[in-house]
Amino acid sequence: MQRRNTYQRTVIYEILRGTDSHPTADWIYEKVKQVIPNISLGTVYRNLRVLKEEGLIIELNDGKQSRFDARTDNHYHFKCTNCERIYDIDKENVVDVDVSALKQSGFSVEKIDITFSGICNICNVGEN
Amino acid sequence: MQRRNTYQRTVIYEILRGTDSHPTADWIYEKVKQVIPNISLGTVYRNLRVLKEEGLIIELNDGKQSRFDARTDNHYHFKCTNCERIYDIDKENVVDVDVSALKQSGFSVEKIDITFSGICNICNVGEN
DNA sequence: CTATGTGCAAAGTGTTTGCAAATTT
DNA sequence: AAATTTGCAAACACTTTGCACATAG
Repeated sequence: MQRRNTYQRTVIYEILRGTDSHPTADWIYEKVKQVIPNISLGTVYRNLRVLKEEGLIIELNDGKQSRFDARTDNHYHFKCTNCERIYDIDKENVVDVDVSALKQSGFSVEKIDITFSGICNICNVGEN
Repeated sequence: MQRRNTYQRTVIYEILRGTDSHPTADWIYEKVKQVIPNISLGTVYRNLRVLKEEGLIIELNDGKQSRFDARTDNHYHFKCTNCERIYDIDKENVVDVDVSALKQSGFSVEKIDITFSGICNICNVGEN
C-alpha cells in the first residue's frame, strides 16, 4: 500500500512531536480539532496506527489506554503513581542489561521495555 | 471492608496458582467454569481485583487485555512476538539497575517493570 | 483517473457496575 | 441478622470498521 501525505496525518504527527507528555489518542484528537475542527476520532486512530507502522512514533501500554510518543530512540519511562505523568528516562547510566543468559537459553531479545514507577520529583516536592 | 472466603475466589486463585501462562480473565473464566459451571465473568473480574488488592496476584498490561500472575516476587517477563507466550525471567544475572541518578533528580522508585520481547527458545528451534 | 484517506456512525472488545437473591460469618 | 458476594444483564470506555464521499498523486 502506497501512502499519501494528508494534511490530517501531518498535523497529528506535528502535534505529537511537539509534546513529551505521552498523550492518549483522545488528547491528540482534542488538539488536532483546534487546527482541523471537523476531523474525526477515527481518523486520529487510523493515522496513529500508520505513523506507528512507519516507525515514526511508538505506542505505550498504559492500563487500558494507549499512549503515544514521537520519540523513537531507545529510552525508558517513569510513571508517577500520584500525578500519573509519564517521564522519559535516558537509558544511559540507569540500566545495565545483560541478556547473555537469555541468549544461552535460546531466546532472541529484540526489545527491552522498562517502566519505573513511584513518585516524581514534582510530587515529592509537594508542588502538585 | 472485611473479606469473606468464597468458593469462587478460592477456585480462581488456585487456578491461577496452577499455571505460569499469565492468562487473561477470559481464559481463567473458562477454566473456572469447568469447576463452577454457572460462575459469571463479572465474578471473575471482581475476584481478580480483590486478589490483586490483597497482593496475592499481580496484573500485567499486555496490549488491551490484562493478564494475571500468581507469582508476586520481583521478576521480569519475556514476550515472544511469534507465539505470544509470556515467560518469567528471574531478575538475577539479567539486569542491573542503578536508580541513583533518578533518586538524585528527586524521583522515588517503587517498582521496576521490565518486558523483553523477541523470539522465544521454542520458536527459534522451529517447533512452533 | 484511481487508489488511498476521510467523516460519520455503528459495531466490537475488554471491563465494570446496579440490583435482587444468595451466602458467609 | 448483617454485611459481603454472586449471577445476570446492561452500561462503559476505548478502539476499530463499513460505507459513501473527498482528495493526493
